[in-house]
Amino acid sequence: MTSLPVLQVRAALLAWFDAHARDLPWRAGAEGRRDPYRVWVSEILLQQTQVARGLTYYDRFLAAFPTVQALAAAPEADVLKAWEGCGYYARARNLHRAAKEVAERGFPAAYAGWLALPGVGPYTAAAVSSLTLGEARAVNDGNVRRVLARLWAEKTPTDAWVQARADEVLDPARPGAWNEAVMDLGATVCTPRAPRCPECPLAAHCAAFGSGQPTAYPAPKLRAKVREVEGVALLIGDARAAVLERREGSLLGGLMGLPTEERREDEALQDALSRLAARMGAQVGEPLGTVTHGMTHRRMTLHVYAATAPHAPQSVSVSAAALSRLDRKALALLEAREGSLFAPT
DNA sequence: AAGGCGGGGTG
DNA sequence: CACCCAGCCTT
Repeated sequence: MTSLPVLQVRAALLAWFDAHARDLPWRAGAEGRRDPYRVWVSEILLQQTQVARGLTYYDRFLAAFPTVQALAAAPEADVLKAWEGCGYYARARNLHRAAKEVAERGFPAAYAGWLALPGVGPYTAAAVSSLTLGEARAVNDGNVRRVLARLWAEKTPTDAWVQARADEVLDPARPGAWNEAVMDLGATVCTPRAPRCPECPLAAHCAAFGSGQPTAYPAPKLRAKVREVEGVALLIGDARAAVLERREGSLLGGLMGLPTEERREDEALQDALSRLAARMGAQVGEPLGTVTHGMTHRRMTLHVYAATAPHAPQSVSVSAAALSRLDRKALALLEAREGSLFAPT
């Protein structure tokens, strides 16, 4: 199976990379000796997040927390505020926790030390140790999976299969550059739907290209069904200052949001609203509208009501809090109404 | 091994 | 719309 001419493949891809590498802000510094804090932050930010989007958060995050000591010393709410809108908020909380460990003990000196940090898995440990320590560790991400699946024309690559192939082709002389090269190729040439095979430095060696059906590799992953979720929320206050509660648990955990109750199975929406009003000691006012929000694995519909609550907790600044997109949409309902008071129709 | 976890880009 | 994105953690 490994009749692949590894030495030729390495030379071809690294030559292409030396000419076409993306210019990215976390790539400053000598090859294999990049700044560990910057590389680490970028890798966490880019987990399941496209580079173009990660770029919009990276500069802001580094400006807010220029060093690992600054990050470690910051309140978690500030870290989440910097992460607002980026999704997968456990990344920010784990990064913050890990920063406290690193500020105390220093940066890990090898792959295993990185892997032990919260939020750092096999991919991130391989990326950071190869890029900052020159360690020969092959990354396995979505780009690598697709590039290698096509190179070998493997339709259903398992994680172990990808890692084994990645370990074989990794250039031990330039592990950091090799890892970046495969990911750049996957992101800019060997793309999922419309690969630019004529521009690919590996086309001559690529079994999927030889088959004439490069996009058939790898086969699409099976995906979980989207769950429909419906709930009610109260807006106690206005669009600038409102009663917010901290979300606990894995879904949006750590963010703030409007007081919300999910409608239970076989429950009427009114009953969910009553539960919520009772919990907040609130009197429900007029309905403000309904917002919907998609989140990959669920589709949420939120019915928002104005409410008053004499003994409710202090309202807080809405702009200073870290909120999910769903809560931003809910608050926008009231902003639209307030605006309409001054905007004759 | 499988499912949960955000939000947006692409064809 | 389907499918994917510099994955990780929990069960």
